[in-house]
Amino acid sequence: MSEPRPDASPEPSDEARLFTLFNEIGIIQQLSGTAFERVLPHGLTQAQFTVLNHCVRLGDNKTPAQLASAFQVTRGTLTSTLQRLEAKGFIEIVPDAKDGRSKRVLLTASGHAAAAACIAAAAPILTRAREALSRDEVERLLPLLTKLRVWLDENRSL
Amino acid sequence: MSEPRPDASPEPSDEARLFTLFNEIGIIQQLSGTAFERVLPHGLTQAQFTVLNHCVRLGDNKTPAQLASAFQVTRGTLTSTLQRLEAKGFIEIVPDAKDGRSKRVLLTASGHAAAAACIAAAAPILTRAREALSRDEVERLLPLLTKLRVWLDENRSL
DNA sequence: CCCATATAGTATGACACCAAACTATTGAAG
DNA sequence: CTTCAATAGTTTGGTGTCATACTATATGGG
Repeated sequence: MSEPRPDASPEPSDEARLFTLFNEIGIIQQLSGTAFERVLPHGLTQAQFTVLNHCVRLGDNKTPAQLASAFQVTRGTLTSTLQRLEAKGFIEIVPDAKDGRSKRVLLTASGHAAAAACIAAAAPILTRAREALSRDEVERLLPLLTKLRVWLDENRSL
Repeated sequence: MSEPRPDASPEPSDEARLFTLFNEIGIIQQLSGTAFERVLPHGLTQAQFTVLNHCVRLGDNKTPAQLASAFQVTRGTLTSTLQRLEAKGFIEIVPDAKDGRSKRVLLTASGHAAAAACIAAAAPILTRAREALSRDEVERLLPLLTKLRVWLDENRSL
């Protein structure tokens, strides 16, 4: 939950502007996330799609720990997402041959198809979202967001 | 959950860039949100702080429905957040005199103090976060994010 | 070889969130 | 005045997320 237009004091401090920035990001994430989820097939969620999409684009046969690290979530969070995906038949989780502690996540044919269906379902709303920002605005926004994301990632301890 | 650097195809479509943008926003929200929550006093959460902060800045005596609309969450979500805040003694929820269906949310003295404590607790990490982006970068980022947020808000149906 | 430490995965409990269903009250149309 | 649709708030069930604690397996140093 975040707050809109944290308003206009006469001359907001740098910290206040940053706070506003995080508020805006919170709302954007919430609105875009639920809009996206509403169109996904098979009752898939954003989290579940992210796993499928990762496997499609970057290959499967990763360990849960690798995936958790890639998505910046805890291993516990990923455990439950993987369990739901396995229940839907979209992935298979097998023991790692080399390391008795590890497992490997494999995309099934059905999971591959589901990922494609998600992308197809999302295309119309992404196209529609191009009304929101021009191509140029997106290109101005992205490097700054990436910079912020990288900083946060590197300063996770605080 | 979101994915980092959705990678580099030779020439990504506008839609793909937008998708990347939403991914970055998702990660930023997740990392900044948990960092913020870790420093909040009284076991307060981001959602709970947002309510207190709203009351401090924009006045209390709002209805839950008004707050839910301001924060872009469902009434059901707000119900539970308000219940937790009331249990902590930071707000009081009273019936509305005019409308038998409505209630009014009032900030207690203790709630006022808690909001101030949150802001004090957050100040160091906001100061630290100024390393992430220059003042100028924040000012370039904010209008674009606001534009995107407003568009999403106005196109909630899809 | 044994033990201390690190790592992988899991389980639990708490919170936020949504969607959908439900109750109670209001208000307007007939 | 009655009825019906809209609104306020709540409840339930499912998901994601974290923090914490737990088990099992590796690995490295005596």
